[in-house]
Amino acid sequence: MNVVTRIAPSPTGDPHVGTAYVGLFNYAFAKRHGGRFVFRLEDTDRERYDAQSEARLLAMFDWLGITPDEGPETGGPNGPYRQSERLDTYTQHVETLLASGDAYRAFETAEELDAMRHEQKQRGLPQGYDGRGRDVPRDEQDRRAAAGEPHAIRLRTPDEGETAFLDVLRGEIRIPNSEIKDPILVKSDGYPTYHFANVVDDHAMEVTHVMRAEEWVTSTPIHVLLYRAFGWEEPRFIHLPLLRNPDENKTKISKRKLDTSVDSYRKQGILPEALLNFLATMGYSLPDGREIFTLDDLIATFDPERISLGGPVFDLRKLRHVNARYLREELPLEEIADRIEPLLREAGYAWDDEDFLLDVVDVLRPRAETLTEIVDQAGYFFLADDVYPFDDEARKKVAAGQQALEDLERSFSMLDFFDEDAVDDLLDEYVRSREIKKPAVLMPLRAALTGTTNAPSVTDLVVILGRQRVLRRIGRALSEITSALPDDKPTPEEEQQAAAEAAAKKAEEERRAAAAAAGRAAQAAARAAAGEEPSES
RNA sequence: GGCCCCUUCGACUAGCGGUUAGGUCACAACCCUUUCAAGGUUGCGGCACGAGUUCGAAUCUCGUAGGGGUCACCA
Repeated sequence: MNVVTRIAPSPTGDPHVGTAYVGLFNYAFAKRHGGRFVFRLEDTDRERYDAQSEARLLAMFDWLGITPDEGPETGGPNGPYRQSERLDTYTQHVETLLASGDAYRAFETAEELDAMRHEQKQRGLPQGYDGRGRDVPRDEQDRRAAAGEPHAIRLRTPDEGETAFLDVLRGEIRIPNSEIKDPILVKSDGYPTYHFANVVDDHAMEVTHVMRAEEWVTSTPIHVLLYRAFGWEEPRFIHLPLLRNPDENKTKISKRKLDTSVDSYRKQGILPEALLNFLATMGYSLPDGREIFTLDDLIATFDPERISLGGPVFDLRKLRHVNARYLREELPLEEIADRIEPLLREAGYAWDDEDFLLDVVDVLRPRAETLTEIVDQAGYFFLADDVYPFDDEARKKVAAGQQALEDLERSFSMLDFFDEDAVDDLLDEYVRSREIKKPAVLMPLRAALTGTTNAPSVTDLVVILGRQRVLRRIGRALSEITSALPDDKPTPEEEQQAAAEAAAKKAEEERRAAAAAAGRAAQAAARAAAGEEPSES
């Protein structure tokens, strides 16, 4: 089967998860059948046009690994792929409709149409263009147009009967023609509307399957009427369920109620593989029931018939779960390390050798659901031994285990091999010789090394940090508590030291905040400019 | 409101006339354990309702209800 599908977003605002969703299915279907996937920019709305958007849209698909076979930057046999560059084509095609009488020039002003709608509403009449301009004689239309009077061009739709089309998933859908008002084909600014450009271009670009969101169902008869007017073969229509907000009624996904920006998810540390996988499970399932699968797995078996029609709720918890699976199971450690490296650098962290980074990521990734969560937890590994922060709980543990820490400081300094087995043996031996409970030793040590009580296994911490840093940290932790115990009156020296530490900590925090601010600022600026509309397809 | 579409656990879904209605997330308990996670085991929880077709309906038909979408010189 020769298959051509397309994604046809409009360049407005932030690249939308809905665009990624529809693009994914179109891509999978085309690839499944060895066909072509076209990217077409629907930039016919000059009001909302955003010059940044095209590049961001392409960057989004690039990040996701969905590569168009044809598009504005790739090129292709049926370009150009920006509608704003195809105006001649539309003009040419609308002429044939004008000539055949399927279209006519309509001269109502925006004000007049507003008044019409207002009256319809007041009198409880059906909403929509009432066809008042369709019977203006042809020669008058031509004369007024030639005189430069502004006007739109409308399609003449039948008044009676109904228009039917086949939706691959829903079967035949019939819409009464009375519901189809004469839609505008070409706006008074000379640009085509979606309905017109979409049909002309899908035909010109040899699109065989129009896979788009369900919100287009009711306007499909307009497109069908156009195909017929031109005498063109209709593509197959596949309307995908609409992604929904997690609100009570499951309304159509919107950025007011949910984060719909793909960039935003990327910045939150969501992996492209995970986002794709998650999106694919919105309305789709693999025949063998696997829920974690790659884009290639999807392509290998993709069958539109398996798409379910209930509107799937975009559930952030599930997305994060899928992401966590990729983080700790699906992708190799080196891959995760590569992806997290720039984030750590952005946070102002540095390290000497790659093995250290690998070790850190290895112990942290089962404890995080996103890349940024790893970064957030990684502070004590990268901050200097005298500045990583202590929380109250950690101070208490250190205080309670003061004796053990002093003992261990000595033991670690004399330990020959600083590997996992040696450290384990040392700790076990210490616990046994003192006849105390393991946690009574391990918790203070953990707290001392990290400044917190939630952290990886003590053995891992000790081995990763290494002897020198472990000793420094134990020493620092012991001095930390003397100033923090509520019952201890701090000496002037201790107060001085505490102040110095606080200053150091503050400086460190400011350094990190500054590093992170740049990224956040860019994100905020980009999002501020966004419009709401999800793209077509 | 007119028109169109949809309806299996709280969420995502499997199911396409005969199943104790299965899986995943979430939630709960237990196990493991060195805290936090991860991991393991178990549990909780569903065919919107009503007719009909059939020996037999989650599966087919109709109706009702509920939800969504759409009615622009936006896509």
